[in-house]
Order: sequence, then structure tokens, then C-alpha cells
Amino acid sequence: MKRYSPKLIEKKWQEKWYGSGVFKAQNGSKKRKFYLLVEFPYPSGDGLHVGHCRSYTALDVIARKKRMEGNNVLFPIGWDAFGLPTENYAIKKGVHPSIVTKKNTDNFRRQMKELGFSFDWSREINTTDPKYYKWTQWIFLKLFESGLAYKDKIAINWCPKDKIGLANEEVIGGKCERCGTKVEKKEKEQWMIKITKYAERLVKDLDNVNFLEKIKTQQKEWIGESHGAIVKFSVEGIEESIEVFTTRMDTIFSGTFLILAPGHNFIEKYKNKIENIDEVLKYKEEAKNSSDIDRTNLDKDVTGVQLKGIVAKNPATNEEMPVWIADFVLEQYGTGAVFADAHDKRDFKMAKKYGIALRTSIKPNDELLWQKVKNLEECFEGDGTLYNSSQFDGMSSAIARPLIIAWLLGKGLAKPKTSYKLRDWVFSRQHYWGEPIPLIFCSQCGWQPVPEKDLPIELPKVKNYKPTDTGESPLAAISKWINVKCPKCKGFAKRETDTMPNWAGSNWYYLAYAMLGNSKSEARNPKLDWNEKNIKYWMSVDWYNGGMEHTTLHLLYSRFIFKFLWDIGAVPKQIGAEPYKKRTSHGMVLGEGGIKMSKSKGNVINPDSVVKQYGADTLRVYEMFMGPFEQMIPWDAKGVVGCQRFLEKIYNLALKINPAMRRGAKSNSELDPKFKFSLNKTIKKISEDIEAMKFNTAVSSLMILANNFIENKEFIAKEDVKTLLLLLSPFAPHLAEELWLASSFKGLCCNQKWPKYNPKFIEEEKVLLIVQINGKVRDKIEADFGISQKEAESLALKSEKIKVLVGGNKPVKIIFVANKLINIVI
RNA sequence: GCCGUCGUGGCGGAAUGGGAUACGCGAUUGACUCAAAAUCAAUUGUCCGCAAGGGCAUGUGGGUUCGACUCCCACCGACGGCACCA
Repeated sequence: MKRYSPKLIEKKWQEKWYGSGVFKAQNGSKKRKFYLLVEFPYPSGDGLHVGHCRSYTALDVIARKKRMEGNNVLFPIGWDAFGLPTENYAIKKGVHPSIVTKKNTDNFRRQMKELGFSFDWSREINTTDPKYYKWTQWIFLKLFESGLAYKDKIAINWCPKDKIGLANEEVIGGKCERCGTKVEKKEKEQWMIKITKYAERLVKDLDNVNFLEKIKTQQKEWIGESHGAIVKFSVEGIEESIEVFTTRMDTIFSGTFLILAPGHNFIEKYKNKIENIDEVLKYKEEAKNSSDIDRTNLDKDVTGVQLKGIVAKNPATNEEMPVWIADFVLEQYGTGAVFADAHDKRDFKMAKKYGIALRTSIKPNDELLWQKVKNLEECFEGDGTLYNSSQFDGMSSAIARPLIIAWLLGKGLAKPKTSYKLRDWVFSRQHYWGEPIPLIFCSQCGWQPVPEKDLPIELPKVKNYKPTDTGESPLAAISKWINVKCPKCKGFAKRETDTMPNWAGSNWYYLAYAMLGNSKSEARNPKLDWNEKNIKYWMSVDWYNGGMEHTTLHLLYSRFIFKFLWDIGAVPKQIGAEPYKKRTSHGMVLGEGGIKMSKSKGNVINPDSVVKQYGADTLRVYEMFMGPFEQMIPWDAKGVVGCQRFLEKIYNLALKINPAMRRGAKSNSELDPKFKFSLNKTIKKISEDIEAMKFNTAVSSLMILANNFIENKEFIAKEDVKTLLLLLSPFAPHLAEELWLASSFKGLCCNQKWPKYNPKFIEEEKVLLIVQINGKVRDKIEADFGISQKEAESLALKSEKIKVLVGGNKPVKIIFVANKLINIVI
């Protein structure tokens, strides 16, 4: 008797699949298209993580099922290969990043193929390939032409260790996302992308896509839309008024002072009018030097300086208001100025500290609280009832807000306004291993785009690609590459030496997969042309799965860039302005004991060793079985063994079926209604579970089915084995193919039709009726399916147990749930 | 502080108004074996009981319901996101 030996079978089937092109997606096919996308990995030197295996296996299960259901499935993969770790490794070892990348992608590809993922390898992409980044650069040129890319001197988040500027999204708790070093501020000229222009649409269009609710919420919170108004506060002796953004127009009557951000341009502009300008400038300088994290530390005492000699006027009360600056007011948000009152904790704290007058105008519903608020003992920030607010007295906050805006709008002192927390995207990196920004600076003509025909601007091969302490790109040292002619005036000019952030390549990669041609002439050497016909056929992505950590980064950026491409007509209008129809996410795989896997803790599980010991199918089944897909889950080496036992069971069972049954005698599924029921029910359950990403329960029901087969093994016929193998094939495809062949079925298992259940057979003929007394289970009776309430009642009351328990009591009420339960209330 | 997710056996978890603990792991006992591993069989929430049987159990406390792991309210705890955002 042969034993289940993955080593002997897996390689064989991988060669068969990848050699025969069964996983190739057909451009323009008449079949229904289905575009399934997984986030392409960053090919690190560590190889594939078991977390990658989990999410890739999950989507592979879906891809395989969708294919068996007759869809033309596009399930592609590639490499997001620009980035710091590769550059750092290259510097350390003295090997060119492109060589490191090649080595790493080769390793990733080998690992993925060894796991039997059904990727269409003919569409493999690599963001560091000049043929690929030609289009990344082209998109940048379009952004530049549309005025969405601009250069600005800004204080960027600077990581002194990685020597790199970071986007806000890459700073976690004041520290560099990659290395954990405390981020500093550094003023630099940077290319910025106006993602803020798309803020409103990025929020609104979430209504039209099927993303997990938590993903939508996170994106919305990140974009931070809030509706309010701009209010004008006139300043005595100065024509210009100070504009303030507020969402709390209902509190305007309690506004007693104004606070400006230290960097507000009012200070610079009217410094002659400020009597204590030296003190103010000193405060401003201090605020500039402290990092955002220090400035926004909640435990820190509030500080501020009054602008002496400046007096503003409250447009609602016409009362005079002193003007202050304080570092908790941020330059970047709203107008960089607020009106302050007793209904904001920070304002309240500041007024108390510096003895600034306070007034309340919102009454809370709680009387006790109200007393404290009135006496300025406590700060009330919530909505309530207005008072001290002239004609608006007695109104609720929600009703008063729009009315006050309208009232001041009539006087030309306010207008409705929506603000966003989202900031423009810092798009420059001073590093070697990224896409060169395709711009040229000419002292006569300014910034000029590289002509499209000159794309791609290839990264020059250099010896020294170390980042510099000055913060200048290493490319700046390559004079041969830098010095060019101005595309406009042909005079001397210089190339931009900054490169793009590593999000640039992933902004549009889902389009690259779709673009790749695979007609006969292109089959050997697929072209990466901007092929609108193919884009139109494949887009949008039907199902995109990835990590929650990319919700405010890649997912937001790529939605933005897609909208931009749609706006300029680079993608067909018919496909809509959202790239992804559906977005799901997976949970992380943790080390044993529930801690994060890391090299330093030595708890990293290498998929290679799992495959070597147990085989790819076991790893796949275990990853699906370990727990709910969207939840974090710790690795359990013992659990892997259980999955191997399960596959072994199926292996033995399929090869051991009764020879008489093999020849097509009446099978158990025809003879035994219970077996027929369980088989059909399993088909239904697994089909539904895969769609709902409940892979753990899908595997569990496969296990139950296998146990069922074993109990009935003398009566299992070929047809039943066939169904079992088809259901197994998305999860353990190699074993399924092997047993498919061993059972002498024709063709490849992965090419077959997905089994259908017969609804007639999932209705049981006999049901187990639960008999309860006062809601407690007291007996179980077998009854015919479809039994009526009356029949059930008399049946239940005949039961000895029930008779005893009911005794002389008269049932008050009887609840009957068809085919399930009868509850006698006494 | 705000928002979100989640608390079920020794462990991963199943069940989302109707049999709590499916499936798997682990553990115990037995069979096979010179022995071990593997495999197979049985048991496995907890308490009382010789047993039949019964009581108690889904973070805590209330509520709705004939019936609550599931719905509602309050609290406790864990994880994740955001955070002087006006």
C-alpha cells in the first residue's frame, strides 16, 4: 500500500499546471471575466512569510473555484520591488539593488510555485523594470501637466537613520515606520501631489463600493471630512480680517478670544502692529523646532502668547476679543486659526491659565453638570441648548448651527465650508532605489517635463548609491546623468535627482496586469502597452484582498491615482471611477503564543520548511483551517499535523474504495438518504463558505464529509469520490489531481465543473424534534419532516419523560418551530 | 479621549434567536508491537451521584423573550485605528 507522499506528487502537478497554461486569463474572452487581486509582495530577502501564504492561499481557493464555475479568471502576481530594505541590503553587502531584487524575486517565485498558487505567470510584473516604470513616470508627467504635482518647501518628517523624508502616513507615533527611529523635522523642497483635491470624492465614492465597513471607516477617518463654516473676525485698525474654520457655530456667542497657529502669516504681515513682537517670534521659533508629537502631546500644559495691540471683534456679539498664538493650533488644518470659548477643553484650560475671560452659551441636559458649567468649574464640549445667544436662545445645537451660519452669511461674515484632515502627499525621496522623477530644471524655463518619447528615464548604474547626510539624492553626484539640455530652450539644464516613494509603482499595477497582451503573437513576449481595450475588458477589479495596514496608504493612494487617470481619460469612462469593486482584508499570522513573528524573537516560521516536512497541500489546508480569515491568529505547529492526518485520510480513502463500487454499482449516495443529505449539504456549505471567506468552516465540513465517507466506506462509489475530490481541489489541489488520476477520471481536476447540490436532497426525511419545557431541553423525538404542530404536540406529550415533567400542569402556551422544536410552557 | 473589533473547554475555534462546546489540537485509557512511533477504538466543560439522572456554565451585572453565546443597556478586559483637527 502506497503512503501519501507530497514530495512525490506536488512537483509533478505544478509542472503540469504551469506548463499547460490552465491558469492563463484570456483577454477579450466571451466567458464572464473575474478579476481577483492580491497585494503584490515586496520581495524581501527573508522570502515568503506564512502570512503571505495565508492570504494568497485564500484567494487562490477563490480563484480555483471561480474558474471551475466557468469564469475567465485573471489572478495575477508581480513584485513591488523598489524600496529601502533592498537598498540598505545592497549598501551593506556591496551588491547592486537590481541584483538583490533579481535574487529575491526568483526566490519568491519559486516559493509561490511550490505552493501551487494558480497565478497567471505570463503576466508577472516588476515595478523596477524600466518597461514598467516607464508608465509610472508617465503618470507623474500627467499629474505635473494637470497641475497636481508641485514643488514646495515644507517641513518634512525626516528619519535621521534611514536618511529619508517620510509621508505622514509613514510616521507611526512620531517614529519612522521602518526603523523606529524618532522622526525629526527638516525643511526641504519636495514634490507634492494634490491628493487633497480628491478628498471629497474619495469619501463620497466609498458609498458605491463593496469594501468591508471597517475599511471604509478607516479611510473616512483618515480623510477626516468635517462640515462647518469659515467665519470672519474683523481686526481693529487692519483692513484684513482673520478667518476661522469652525464646526461649532452654535458656540459663537461664547467666543471670547482668538488663537492663531504660531506659523500663521498674520504675524509676519502685521508684525509692526504687535507690541510684543520679540516674545511672539521667540514662541514661534520654539514651536517650529518641536516635533508634531511634542506639540500634540495631550499631557503637556497648554502654552501661548498674546499678540499685544491686536484686538478682534466677535461678529455675533460685536464684543472685543484678544488674539493669542498657541502651538496646539495647527497651521495645516482649517485656516490655522480658531475662536476660543468655554466649550472647548483646550481653550478652557488656556483661558484659566492666562486669566482670559470666558463665557458659556450651551446648556447641557444634566442639571448637576449645568451648575458646574455655569460656574466655569467644568468644561462642557457636547451639544445642548443655546442661551446667551440672543435670537438663537432655546434652540438645540444641531438646529442652531445652520441658522447661525445663514444669519452671518447674510451679513457677509461667514460661509459654509468643509475641511479635511488629509494633507497633500509628499512624493519625493532622496534615495537611489526608486523611479527617477522625469523632470528637468532649466534656469530660464523652470521645471520642464521630460518629453514622453524619452521615457523611461532609467536609473543610471552607479557605484555609490548611499544616501547622503545633506539629504540630497545620491543621483545628484552623477554629473553625466544630471546635466541635460532643456527640452524647451535647449539650454543647459539639470535633471531632478529625487526619486518617487515606493507607493508610486503600486498606484496602477492592477492596470498593468490587465494591459498585458496575450494574443498568439504576444504570448512569448507580452507587451506592456497602455492597452485601453484590455483595460476595458478586465477593469474594475472584482475582488481585492490585502492587509489593513494599507488602508490609509496604498489603498487610498491607488484609488486617488485611478480617479485621476479616469478624469484625464487615460482609462475608459465606462469602467467607472473606482478601481476596486470589493475589498476584503486578512488577519496577521502571529508566532506561537500570540506574539508577532520576528527574527529577533526567533519565532519565524519558514514556509519552505513546512512544505519540506508536510507538503504544500498540508500548509495550504492548515492556513485555511487555523481560524477566521479576517482575524489575527497564532501559529500552532501541532495544528499542522492534524491537517496532514486529514489529507492522509482522504488519500487512503480514495484509493481504497470497494472495487465493486468502482465499477458503478448503486452508490451509497443513491441508497442512503442520510449520506445523500450530507453530501449535498456539504457542497452547499463549502460553496457558500468560500464566497464568505469562511475557509475554516469550509475545511471543517470537508473533514466531516471525509469522516462520513470512512463510516460508509464499503458503499462509496466513484461518483461520490469524484465530488469529494472536486470539493477538495481548491484547498489541496495537488492531492486532488493525484487522486483524480488514480481514480482514472479524465483531464485535470482543476479544469472540471464545480459540483452543484440538489436542493431536493438537502431536505431531511426524518428530523430530530427538540422538546423543551419552559425553554429547557427535556427530550428529543424523531419525527417525519414537515410534521404539523398538532402531531408534534401529541407526539411530545406521549413521551414518558415529558409526561412525568408536565404532571398535572396544564400547558399555558406551546411554541412550535417547524422541523426543529416544540416548547411547552407550564 | 474618540471610533472600531472581540471576550465560549487545557488550546485554535464552531454555533449569530431554538440541541452550547461542531471540526482540529492536546490529554487519558485500550488494541496492535519485544518496545516505541504511526495507526485504530473509546473517553474528555464543570459539580453532585454507584447509577439512572440532575444542577451550573459562553468576561461581569441588569433587561427583552416561551427561549439569549446570539438582541438591548451599563461595566470590566484585550486588540486595532485615530488623536490638542477647532
